[in-house]
Amino acid sequence: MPETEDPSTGLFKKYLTNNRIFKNREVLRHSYRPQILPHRKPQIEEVASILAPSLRNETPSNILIYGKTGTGKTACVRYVGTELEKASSKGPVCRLVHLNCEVIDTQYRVLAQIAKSLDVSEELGSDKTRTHIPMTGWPTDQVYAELKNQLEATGGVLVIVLDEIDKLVKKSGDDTLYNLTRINSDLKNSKVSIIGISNDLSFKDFLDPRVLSSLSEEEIVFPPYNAPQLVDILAQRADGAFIAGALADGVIPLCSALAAQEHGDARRALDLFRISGELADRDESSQVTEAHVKQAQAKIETDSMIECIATLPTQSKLILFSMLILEKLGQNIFTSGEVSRIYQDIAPTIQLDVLTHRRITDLISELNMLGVINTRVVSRGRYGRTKEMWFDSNTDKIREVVLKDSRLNGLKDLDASQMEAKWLKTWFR
DNA sequence: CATCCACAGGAACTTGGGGGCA
DNA sequence: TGCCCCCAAGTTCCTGTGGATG
Repeated sequence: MPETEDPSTGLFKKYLTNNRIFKNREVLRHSYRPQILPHRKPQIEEVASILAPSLRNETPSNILIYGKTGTGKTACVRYVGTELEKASSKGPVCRLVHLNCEVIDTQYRVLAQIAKSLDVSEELGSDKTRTHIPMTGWPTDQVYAELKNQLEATGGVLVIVLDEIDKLVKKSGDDTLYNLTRINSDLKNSKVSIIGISNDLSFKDFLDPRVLSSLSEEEIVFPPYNAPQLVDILAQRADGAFIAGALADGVIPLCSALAAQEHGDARRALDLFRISGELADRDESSQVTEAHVKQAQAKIETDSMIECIATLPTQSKLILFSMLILEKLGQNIFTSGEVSRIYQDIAPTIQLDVLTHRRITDLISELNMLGVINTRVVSRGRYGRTKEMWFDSNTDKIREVVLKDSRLNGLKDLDASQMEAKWLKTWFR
């Protein structure tokens, strides 16, 4: 992304001067927060009205927020949060911590992170006596106690936003939530309220009923955007992002329609929009056209797939490679047993630890969740119950990316006839 | 209709690497 | 240094199961 290079080099000059598409590309990033969030007024008002008591130093109800990805949940909560902090600057202290539970996914880390954010915001007061909670090392209950101390010391109301709360529950159970919902009864001087954000309705099933009832005192649902609403969202940003006249007529509706098909994901719509623009820019065309949008759609799909595979652990890549071998041998659908056998055959040849079948099944499920492969459990009667899996995307591309891993280098020149000689006997049916 | 295959996938445990504290 | 924690990745052991087949 050549945006900050020295213009005197000349190499990048044309990117700077021939700027006939973008005015400001940042506007199209999903990290960009617009002043207005179209079609989300009711939700914003609702969140605001629930949080309002905190300005009178009362404990607001806990909130659970649902909605698919890209429906504006995080953006709305962040918006209300900043407004709230602004409004509280005169009255009692009232703050908001935002945690993404996909990254911060254990009880320890959640507690430590909350404490840390309190700490940082207190730095201006320059009291050096405060103890720092280390990233790891302490017993969890000590962190919990320290968090309580800090809360008591700062006072006021703290709103804890747990984004992607379902991830937290799935990975480390509901202990964290249980403790957090109970923390108020241990506090005298301060109050805590929790906002949980989830895109998975079913995570409630994993919760203790007591935790659930306390957590979901209020529930707000963010419906997916439909195509016309997405049009509004894109149109709103188009002004800031693109130079006038750089957009062909059909571009915004097409981006919206494509994203609306994918469960009304505004993030997806913006990506499409931005990448279409980038493609047009690179083409040196003077306008973004519908053709660019279609290209962008394809690019997003392969790019995210490649990115996803490239960042996989080596073991997972080797499992993928085993499937690729089966595919080269003419099979379109593989069972976990077949994949396992091939895997356990090649793993030693490239000095990799050989994982057990149990572990392989887990990695296979992971690959399925990432969308790299498809799986389904089938029963073949007398011939047992197994998991079938298959590719539905470009296997050459996958092969190429997998082989980029330096530790799989030795597999590069494994050709089809070798494979056949080696594994045909394994592959009987 | 019971059997039995070839696994799925849960639970508990181990290993090794992050760290704190006295 | 020794003993305590936390955590991810992996292993061991295990129970469960859909449906073709004898």
